[in-house]
Amino acid sequence: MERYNFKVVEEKWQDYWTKNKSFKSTLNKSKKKFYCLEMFPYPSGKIHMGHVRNYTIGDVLSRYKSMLGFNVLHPMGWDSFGMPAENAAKENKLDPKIWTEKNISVMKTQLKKLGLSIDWEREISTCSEEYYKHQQLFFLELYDKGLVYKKENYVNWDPIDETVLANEQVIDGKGWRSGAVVERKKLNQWFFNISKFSDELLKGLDELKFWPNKVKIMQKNWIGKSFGCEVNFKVEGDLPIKTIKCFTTRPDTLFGFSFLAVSVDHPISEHFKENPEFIRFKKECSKTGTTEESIAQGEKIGFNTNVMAVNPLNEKQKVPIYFANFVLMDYGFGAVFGCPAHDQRDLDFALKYNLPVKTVVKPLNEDDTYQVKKEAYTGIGEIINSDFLNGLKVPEESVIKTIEILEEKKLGNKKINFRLKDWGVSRQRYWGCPIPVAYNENGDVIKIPNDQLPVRLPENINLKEKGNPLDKVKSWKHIKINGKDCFRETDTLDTFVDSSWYFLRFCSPNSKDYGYNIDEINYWMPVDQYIGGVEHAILHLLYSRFFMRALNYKNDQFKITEPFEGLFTQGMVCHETYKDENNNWLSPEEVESEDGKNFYIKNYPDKKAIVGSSESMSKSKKNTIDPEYIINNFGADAVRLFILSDSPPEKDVQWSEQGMVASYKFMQKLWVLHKKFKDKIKEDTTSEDNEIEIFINQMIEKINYNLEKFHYNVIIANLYESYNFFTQKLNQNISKKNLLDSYTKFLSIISPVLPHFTSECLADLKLNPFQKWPEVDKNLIKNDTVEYVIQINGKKRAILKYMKDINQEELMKEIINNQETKKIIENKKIIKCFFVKNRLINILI
RNA sequence: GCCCUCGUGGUGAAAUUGGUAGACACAAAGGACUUAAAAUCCUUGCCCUUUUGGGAGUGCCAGUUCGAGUCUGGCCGAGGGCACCA
Repeated sequence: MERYNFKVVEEKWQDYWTKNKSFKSTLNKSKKKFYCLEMFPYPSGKIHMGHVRNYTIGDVLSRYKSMLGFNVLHPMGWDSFGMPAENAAKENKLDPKIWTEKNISVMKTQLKKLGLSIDWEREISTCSEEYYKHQQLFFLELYDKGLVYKKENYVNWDPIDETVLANEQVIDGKGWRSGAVVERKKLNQWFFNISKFSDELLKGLDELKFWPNKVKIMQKNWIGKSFGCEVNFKVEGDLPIKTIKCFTTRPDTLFGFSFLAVSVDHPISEHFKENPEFIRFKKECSKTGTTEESIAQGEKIGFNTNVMAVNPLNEKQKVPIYFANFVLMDYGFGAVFGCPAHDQRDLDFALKYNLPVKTVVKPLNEDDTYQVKKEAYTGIGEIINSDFLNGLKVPEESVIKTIEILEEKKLGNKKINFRLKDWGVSRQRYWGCPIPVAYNENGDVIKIPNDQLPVRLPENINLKEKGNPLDKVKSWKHIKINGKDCFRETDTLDTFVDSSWYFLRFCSPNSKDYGYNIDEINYWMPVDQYIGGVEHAILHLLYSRFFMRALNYKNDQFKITEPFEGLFTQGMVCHETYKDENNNWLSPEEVESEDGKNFYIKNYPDKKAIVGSSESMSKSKKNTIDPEYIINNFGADAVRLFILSDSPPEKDVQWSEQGMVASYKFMQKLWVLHKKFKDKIKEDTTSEDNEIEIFINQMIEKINYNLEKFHYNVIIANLYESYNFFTQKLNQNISKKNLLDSYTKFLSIISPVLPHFTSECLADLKLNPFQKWPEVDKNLIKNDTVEYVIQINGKKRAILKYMKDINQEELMKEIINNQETKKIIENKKIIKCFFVKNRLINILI
């Protein structure tokens, strides 16, 4: 028997698809569109298993939708600006552009080997001038709309990468890439006014019906809307500042006021800047803000100003004002009123500095003598010890009533506050999109005029030196605008800007004058199904949602607000980890085992290798498997089969060598089955048996369901199930009638997973390799007989095949007459029966 | 600390509205074929019983229901997100 030669077959069909431009998509308003997009890769060098999984999932969906008759857009591109290119340039003296382009070429070849149904004519790369020149126009448009501004601000400074990080890029006080402890630094930075859309971004989440709840909740928490009010506190003493404004969600606890805490950056700090003790305290705070230990401990420290604040609801009460490390300048007004009894953080602080703790809310089951001791009470209850607020129900009336009182007395106003801060987009890097502005002698911002756009990155520059590379290229930096000397902005844009609109560019990749063509995006957008890792739940997905609103703002033609109609977050690919006895990571190729239990270093049976937990594949843990090696040895179809088979796509999957081999063997078995089918179709047999037809129609129905629900692992099980059925059935005397038709349908429904294999089989049968998605023949699967489950007292006792749609009496008659079942209820008194039509009967005896 | 998700055989997992738990696969054990091995195929898979058959069983404890992996409450465990957000 001829073996299935995946190398020849896969290459043949990949060539065929390329030559015939099989996946080219064109705008066709008479057809319903389907935009399927996977998160585009960063060209780091080679593709990894995560890409294989991500793009296989997308490819199955694209091919399925295309067979259903949709006009499918399935593009691919490169998120090609970013730090690794610059690091490679530093370490290996490679030009970032050349390094990046080389990687793209390698990875493109690798992706093609997977047999993806991608329209490569739409390929884009964010580091190309053709891409970033449009981004510069967007930047200037947003500037004109007032959505971009510059301000001096404290930023997260990464001392290793020497760049600014967005809040989202700081993880546990460390830079997300370098791992360096982040410092606070004051810099003049460009910002996108994302907070302007806080409420819209929050409300928009409700419209996203096809997003995972998990992601929506994460974004909701990130935006962090809270309802409360601003309260003005009078300040007593000699300071020129006479009031301090606070934001609070609990104005109802104002009578429990015991101190006022402000940030060390609060305007009031101006009047302490010469106080040496305050200087020392401020220094202490800047340290605790970022180090991991302090965050873990959460120690609260304060500096007493010896200035007093007045309780607006009780003019007689005066409390001390402290500078405190836990108050953030960029939330609320950089000041909080402290009510220790009903806020754990305030209580910690009060206990440390011996400040009074006055209970003003009691739980419903306590009386008025209830007192808070070491644990703040934040639950529901009733207001006490609060003069005219006493008796209010917490929280349903107390907050609103107190705000009304404050507004009436002109002491405060209702306010909604958001946690979401504006997006700082300046990066002190070379390999990014240049910000298209310059400054004149006075430092005023001058937009680069149209005829001097785009601002191109200078080439052949020295990246060895520390600091901002563009700042050192004098010939590039100094320019003339309208005859006047200016110098360029030397920061580049955060690469998350690049990926905030690339999905628009895919719709009109050749639009020369502008980033998109309005006709084309209005046809293709929104992305119907976006697929990628959950690690982008906040950053990329929130920025993209913002960017669409920013383009939409003051632009009647631009209709899009939500870029991604459907979102699917796939899990990671994991593998066991190995270490030698000295705790050094070992790669899977470096270890060997004979029994699958005891591992040792290859060729050194006395050197033990320790098997660690299975973790997501990463270079640092050396537990990666190279997709190219696997594709070359087992074939793309077998890899696609395996990567989908073991776990549901949203969960992590365990890479298993054995599983991979099994998938490969299965491909061979499928080929044998194909030959059997081919022979059988030629044979002249007669039999009225139509089981194959029935089976395949039931299978189409199952696969339809599983495809729509993303249960791709179950589809693979369905495939195995079909194989098992067919191998049995083909050994029997079966009807030739409709055999070819059934087999064609079978090949069609597995073709999204195994496109090379099925194309080959269809061609072998002289059939069109591009089949339509088969429809279910309802008449065929309309079975006359049904398996009824016979339960006694809720326990399964028998299964009875009988006519469909019968009623309870008929079924009971059958049970009594049936050899097998009659003994179950013989001589028993039947109390009650529960009958579910065509399903089961539960007899209580 | 707050929020979210998930706990099913030796393993990865199926189970569409509450209605046959463990589909499908991996691993294991036994067997067939073979001079032998590899490959392939078959059988088994918790407890009791020689078999027929019966029993327990979806993290634990309760509840709702004729019937719960699925719904409700509490507990335990694992993973993820946020981190002084006033």
